[in-house]
Amino acid sequence: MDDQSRMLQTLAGVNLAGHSVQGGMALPPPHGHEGADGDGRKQDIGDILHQIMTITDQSLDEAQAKKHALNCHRMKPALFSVLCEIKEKTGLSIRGAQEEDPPDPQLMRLDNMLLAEGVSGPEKGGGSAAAAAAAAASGGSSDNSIEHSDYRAKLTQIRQIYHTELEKYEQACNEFTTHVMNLLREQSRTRPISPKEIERMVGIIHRKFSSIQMQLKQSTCEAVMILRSRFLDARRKRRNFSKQATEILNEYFYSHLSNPYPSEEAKEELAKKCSITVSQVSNWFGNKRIRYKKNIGKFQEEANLYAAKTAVTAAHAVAAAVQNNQTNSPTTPNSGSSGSFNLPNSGDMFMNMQSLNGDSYQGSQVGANVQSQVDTLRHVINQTGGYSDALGGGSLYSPHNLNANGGWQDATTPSSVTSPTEGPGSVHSDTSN
DNA sequence: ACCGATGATTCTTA
DNA sequence: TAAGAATCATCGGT
Repeated sequence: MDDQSRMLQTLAGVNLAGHSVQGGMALPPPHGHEGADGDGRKQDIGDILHQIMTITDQSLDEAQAKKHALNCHRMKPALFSVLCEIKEKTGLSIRGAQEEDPPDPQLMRLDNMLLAEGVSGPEKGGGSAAAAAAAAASGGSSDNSIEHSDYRAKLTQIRQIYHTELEKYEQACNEFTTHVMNLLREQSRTRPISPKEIERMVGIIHRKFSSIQMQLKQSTCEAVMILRSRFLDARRKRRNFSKQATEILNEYFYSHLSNPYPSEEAKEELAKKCSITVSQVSNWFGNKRIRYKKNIGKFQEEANLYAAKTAVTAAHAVAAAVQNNQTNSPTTPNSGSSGSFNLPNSGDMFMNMQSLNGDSYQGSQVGANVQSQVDTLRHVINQTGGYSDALGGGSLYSPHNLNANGGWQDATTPSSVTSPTEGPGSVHSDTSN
């Protein structure tokens, strides 16, 4: 519409001002119509223009008739060629403005996200991959498969809606584009429309539709995010570890009370035994250490329980070992795997412990299993709870150096055996949530 | 519904 | 960077 009126104005400019149009563009006169009868021709053009200008005031039938008459008018080709030239020249600015087509970063972000979430990717792989990733992130426990299938179902639902809507948009876009192109082709009979112009129009349409698509993508992303946070937030779907797993972890913890920091290997082994991840083991030990330290009294009973349990196991093992090998020396280094919390093959450990209690075990290497037993039995002996030791530096465990505080932190600093830096008052900030 | 227990996360610290 | 500390959010028993 704009183009049309502008062209009409331009055309009027050609006619009324003689040889110039707006913008200072010099245009050639209509082909071969300059001459003696120039005034008559001008009159003709004036008539035509007048008819064009007043065409909107007429009825449709009248206008159709006038249109037909104009189309058949002898001046029509000449005017048309003028219009073509004008269009050709103004087309330069259109072409210049058309050249901006950078990929929208936001759209790319949304596309990547949808792809990563398995919404816009290939039909099957995406969704299950995302669900698998979610399963891995959540620790992979077996009892949440129902929730995962639920999650998958919802994701599939979102995916379907997304694709349906996308298809609808694309269809609408194509239909509209076709329609506009037909319209322009139709119009190109009466006014000059270059293919470039049609192309540009199509580009505009596509841009408009892609902005709508972006909104669709955005809301899909939001939906997926909400779904994720609802289903996959680890805190929401926290499950207590199995009783067996807790037992295994506690056994390790209380049998390594002087240094409850399992190595990576030990963590891996514990994770395997408990069917949890290594990071879950780390979390567990982190929580356990801090909670134990903050309220030793509360854990005393538990500690005794596990200590007794382990001691009984050890005693049985010792009995068996003594029977089998009467000459076993207390100073024999433990051949058990370091860092392992295996309790079974600790036959000589109990004897080591007894030696320790008798203060006759200076400077020898204490294996991890030995240490386990020491810790365990210490708990059986000292039911009061707190103690402190310095085994890490090669010092001996001394049952007499008890510390009401409790805390293995001091174990790593031999100097603190008798004087813990941490007062009892600093221990009870937690108590509860 | 309440409340303690507990697994996970986040921030701080050494 | 790992451990400590605080906190969150859910579980599970009552």
